[in-house]
Amino acid sequence: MSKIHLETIEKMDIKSFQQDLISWFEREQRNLPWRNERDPYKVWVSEIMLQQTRVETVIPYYNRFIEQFPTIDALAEADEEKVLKVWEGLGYYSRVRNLQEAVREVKEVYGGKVPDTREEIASLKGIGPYTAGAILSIAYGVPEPAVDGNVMRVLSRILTIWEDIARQATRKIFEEAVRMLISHQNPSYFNQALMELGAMICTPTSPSCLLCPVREHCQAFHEGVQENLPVKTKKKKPKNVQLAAAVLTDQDGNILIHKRPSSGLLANLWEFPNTEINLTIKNDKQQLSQFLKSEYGADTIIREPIGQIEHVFSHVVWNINVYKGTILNNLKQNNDLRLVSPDHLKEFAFPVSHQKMFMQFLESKGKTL
DNA sequence: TAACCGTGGCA
DNA sequence: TTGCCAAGGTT
Repeated sequence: MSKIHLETIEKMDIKSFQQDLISWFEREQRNLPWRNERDPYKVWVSEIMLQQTRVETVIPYYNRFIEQFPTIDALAEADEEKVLKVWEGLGYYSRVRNLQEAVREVKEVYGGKVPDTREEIASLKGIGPYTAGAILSIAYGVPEPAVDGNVMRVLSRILTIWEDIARQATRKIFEEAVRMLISHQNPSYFNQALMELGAMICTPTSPSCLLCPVREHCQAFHEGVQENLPVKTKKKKPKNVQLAAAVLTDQDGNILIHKRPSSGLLANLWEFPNTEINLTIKNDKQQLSQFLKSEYGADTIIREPIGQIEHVFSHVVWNINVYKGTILNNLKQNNDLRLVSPDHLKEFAFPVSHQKMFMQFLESKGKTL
């Protein structure tokens, strides 16, 4: 870490800072489901769910997930299909596929006990530097840094660190700072308190400095520059992709669904058949019909459009034209291609955009009846 | 290093 | 409406 930050820390009363921070956390912390016990598995599940995801969003997912898979054994033995179904709508689906793979490794390699060293725990799928530190400190009381976006924002202000927190390498600077600041008496509360402070007081815009328990220790507050920190470069716009999709029924009223590949966007989720549209040709129905024939061997009639859907991801935006249609021939089903009754669809995990497609399909049926 | 990987809420 | 975000990890 640079000399400037070191000098700022050396001027701090670290014991006083720890006490002000931790006593505030003991007083003001939110009562969250995963704070009721220190089961390393439950801490683990909560930390994976909370990656890039708001607390209020996670709470119901966490409760359902622990109810369905209360132990490492339960998750290790579950079908991936059922695991994805519980995760449906939470996003970043590789998180839960990695979690299940890692839980199986804990069973086989570590006798079912979550390891308690950074090296071992960080070697598990889906556990990076932040999550390793979070599990170690919260579940095992090990004084390891757990540097997330909150911690970088809070400490960038307290220590006036002007490094770009969008850069991956910057995290190491904050980890060094935490190693110098962390309470060895209560590493769990120290780390959680930094994050809680970031979530409740030291917010990205308009931080509530007058309510802050550690404002006396905050260099940015003293200089009046808290609104200028942290430094974070902008990310670029996602690109647009035009798709055409179809909710297709056969003569028995069954609906055609397809399982996405096991890597990449929305891996292993189910979808209604769809293809990217070449805008220079701009005949949706014809391109869709040709795709269905070549990809699935399906002879189809694409009928009227039933809606349009925009699906915004981090790096791409799907603009989907949705049609209804009919399958004319007998299709050979396999692991990735299934004809299922409408009532059966709820057992498959779909991305949000495809859930909306089925809603549009039901609405279009209501109109024609 | 930067791109990839979801979703919903909010200013 | 648009951009930005929210307890990151993998490639």
